[in-house]
Amino acid sequence: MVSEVQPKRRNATATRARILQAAEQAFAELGYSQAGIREIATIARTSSTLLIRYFGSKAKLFEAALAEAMRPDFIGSVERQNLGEHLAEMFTRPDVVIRPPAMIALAAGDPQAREITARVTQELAVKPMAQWLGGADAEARAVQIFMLSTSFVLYTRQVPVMPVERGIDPAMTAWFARTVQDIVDGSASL
Amino acid sequence: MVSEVQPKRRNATATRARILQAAEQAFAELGYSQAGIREIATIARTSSTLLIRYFGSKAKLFEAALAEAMRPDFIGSVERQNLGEHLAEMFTRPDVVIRPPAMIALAAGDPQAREITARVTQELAVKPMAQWLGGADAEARAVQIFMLSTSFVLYTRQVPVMPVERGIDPAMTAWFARTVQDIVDGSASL
DNA sequence: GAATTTTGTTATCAGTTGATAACTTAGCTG
DNA sequence: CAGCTAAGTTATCAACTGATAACAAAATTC
Repeated sequence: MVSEVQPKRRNATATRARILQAAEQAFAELGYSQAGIREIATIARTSSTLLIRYFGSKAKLFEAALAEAMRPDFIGSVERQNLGEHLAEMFTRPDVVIRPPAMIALAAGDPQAREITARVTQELAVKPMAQWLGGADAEARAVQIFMLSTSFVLYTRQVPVMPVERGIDPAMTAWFARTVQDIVDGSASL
Repeated sequence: MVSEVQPKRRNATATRARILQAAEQAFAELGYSQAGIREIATIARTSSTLLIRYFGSKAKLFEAALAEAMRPDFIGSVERQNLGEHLAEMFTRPDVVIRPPAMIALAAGDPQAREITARVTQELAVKPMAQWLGGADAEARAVQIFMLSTSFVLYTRQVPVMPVERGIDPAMTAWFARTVQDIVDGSASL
């Protein structure tokens, strides 16, 4: 067997993209402090040196990854009367880690990550959602939806307080969908 | 000025109690991974050595501190028709860190702490709350209340997405109280 | 085609972390 | 009061962290 040494093609943009992808995955699954730059680099099939070179620091990489994860926004093509069910369906899909809420929940432990989370979430998630919602207290209602989403994902996936054996409790999911929809419909803000 | 050296009284139980208190505070304010054992020991006016000797490990100390923080349960003397308002009032009290939700939210980043959180919360918070609630899906509804509490504290205190300048948005607080109360009243579970 | 810039690798630093070992000494016991 | 146990202190370990410096070689430029 002749093992030929690959000429190892060079491609900065591709490497950068792989790092960003790996960071999204690692931060969503392991959390900010648990995901080390070496580990992220390994997933991206590179070295931590390049990671730092391309993104400056772990915190800046987190910011970029969070922004990237929030790019394909929740809303957009969803009908107004369907957001509750839509989110519920997304968040209970098995074997799929829903990144934005997971990243937010698992980054809360680090002060630096917290500051970044607040800023990016406000800009890329709350503001668009508020605009989409419209009506009175739009911003507060948008935050409410993110509260529900974050804690729903946190408690059903990361901190499973109820025996989550075969999927997630239907009563819980139904409550989540209904409560989100109430916020959308505005009936929740009297 | 004659500076006399104190005979430094020895008292294991008192020291242990101070460590536990310090741990509660540090874990609630800084989070599991950010609160180092040296730092906790300093707050407790001891050494990290004694901390480890008395509690075995940082993880076990966290477990003890979380259990301790959940001992004076939310409920108890609260009237059924008042839980929503009661919690809302507690969580918006200025300059007071409400420990159980803060500890839960800021511990989610560490896998070991997550396991502990799930177990202790289930036993000391969800189960009693479910019993207090009664009715259909009591356990799921109890978890819902903890979801709301955790994320409310997280988003209003730790990850302030909305400019929380002078207190917390009244619309948000009202929504929280109402939603919790709906769960208590059972009207939320159809 | 030589020189320079860019992409990637290897070795390593300095700080921090949870945890122990080894040593003192207060305070109780007999 | 001698001796032992338990409470507390100091020094230190080993592993891991984010981040750099120094070096190698591919690709681009002139």
